[in-house]
Amino acid sequence: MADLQPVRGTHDLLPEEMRAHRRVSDLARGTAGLHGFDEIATPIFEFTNVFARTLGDTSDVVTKEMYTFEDKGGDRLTLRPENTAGVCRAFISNGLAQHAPVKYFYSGPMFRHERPQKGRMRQFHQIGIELIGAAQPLADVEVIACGRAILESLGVADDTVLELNTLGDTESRNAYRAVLVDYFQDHIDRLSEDSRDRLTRNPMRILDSKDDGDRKLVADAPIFSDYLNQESQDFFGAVTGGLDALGITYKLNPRLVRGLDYYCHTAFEFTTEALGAQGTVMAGGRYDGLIGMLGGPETPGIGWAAGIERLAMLSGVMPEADRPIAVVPMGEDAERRALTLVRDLRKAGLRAESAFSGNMKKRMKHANKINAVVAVILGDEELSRGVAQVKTLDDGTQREVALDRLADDLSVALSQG
RNA sequence: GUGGCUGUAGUUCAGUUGGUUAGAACGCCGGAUUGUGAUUCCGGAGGUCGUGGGUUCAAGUCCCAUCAGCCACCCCA
Repeated sequence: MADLQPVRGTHDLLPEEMRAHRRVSDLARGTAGLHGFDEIATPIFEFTNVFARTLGDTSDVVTKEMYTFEDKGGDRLTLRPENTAGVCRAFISNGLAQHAPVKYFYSGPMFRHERPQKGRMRQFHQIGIELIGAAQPLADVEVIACGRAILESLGVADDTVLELNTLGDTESRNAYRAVLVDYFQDHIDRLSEDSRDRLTRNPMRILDSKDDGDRKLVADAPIFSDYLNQESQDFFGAVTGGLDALGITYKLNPRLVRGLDYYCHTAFEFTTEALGAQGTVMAGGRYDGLIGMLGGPETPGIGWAAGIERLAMLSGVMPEADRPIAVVPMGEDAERRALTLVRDLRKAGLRAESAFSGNMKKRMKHANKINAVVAVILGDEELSRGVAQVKTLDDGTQREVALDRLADDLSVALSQG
């Protein structure tokens, strides 16, 4: 029994759910394409170092969430927990620096060993874009605008809020981090246990703590904007300026921090109230140091990732399958003729099928069950005259059509809805 | 990884203070005379009550463990 259950945190995408996923990824791919992002795919596993080196030794993802294993050759491999590192590795591997800036879209499964919840799976699916090789704030604007456009195409933009923050450049961030650590160090006795841990691993995360005691401390903590150098301020100003020009609204959130080490400057999230604790639907930021950390040429980058499950859930749209044409033959001769008839309908681009067995009644039932638009009824009498009865199942009307005109006739009839 | 709630047919759920062959709806399968589905009527199949222990004369009902789902935390998409 346990063996027949899917592995914890994984689940099967049956046609109905698959269609909802396809809708998300197809619309996203199309919209990203309009913004000049081409789709790529990187392997779903990489050498462990690709993630360990870029995500930071202390991040939760690396310390407890990676699916890591040794292959038969003794290499340490990891199922990708996210795709940015993989795309950057591919950028280096393929010597794409000469083509920079490059713009990529991706869609596929990711793996994280977390406690499952609704909207949070161990194998889940993300779409994302990466813009590599552009250091200008206008690149940030384009990446965010593309994300926003995708949410619009999915019909969920109004359910989300764009939260925005800057992490500044390395100099600003280091300066701030030092002050912040000093501050919390002085009040360590009042800090929650989680946050004491954060103090060494990722002190800026304390700013986003949900603990009441922490929040009181945070209220009096040093403010990041006081430590942003001029360059960082100008950069962020250009980003917000671009968003303003596009009429994209956002909410400044100084507590919006990134868990992953490679982020700098722009950090953003599209969040929603509709998904409980899993409110982040699309998140990203600038990662200028990442490619250098991987061993490639210093190259700036910015991108975001979004969870397909969460987007599908948020949109609530369950697309229906295309309705087929059901061919209903009676008798051996008609059955044989139906074979080529179905083939020809398919060649004409129509979804068509015929049950594999059964008398007329069974086949009509089958036609109904597969939600057919029309049933093409073919008996000996029709066969001898080279025609078929075409019955529209929704209203029960029936008409006669010559077999050699059937594909054309149905193509026209069905395209008219 | 931590804490809480839940676990009965394919699905959504009933199952009284532990007590005889565990129910319903929907779905599925079959039938209601000769070449017409979906509506109606009749009938049928399908559950080791998540799994494994324990308490009891007796457990779907109580206890423990385990697995899974859900919720919150952690973290994140």
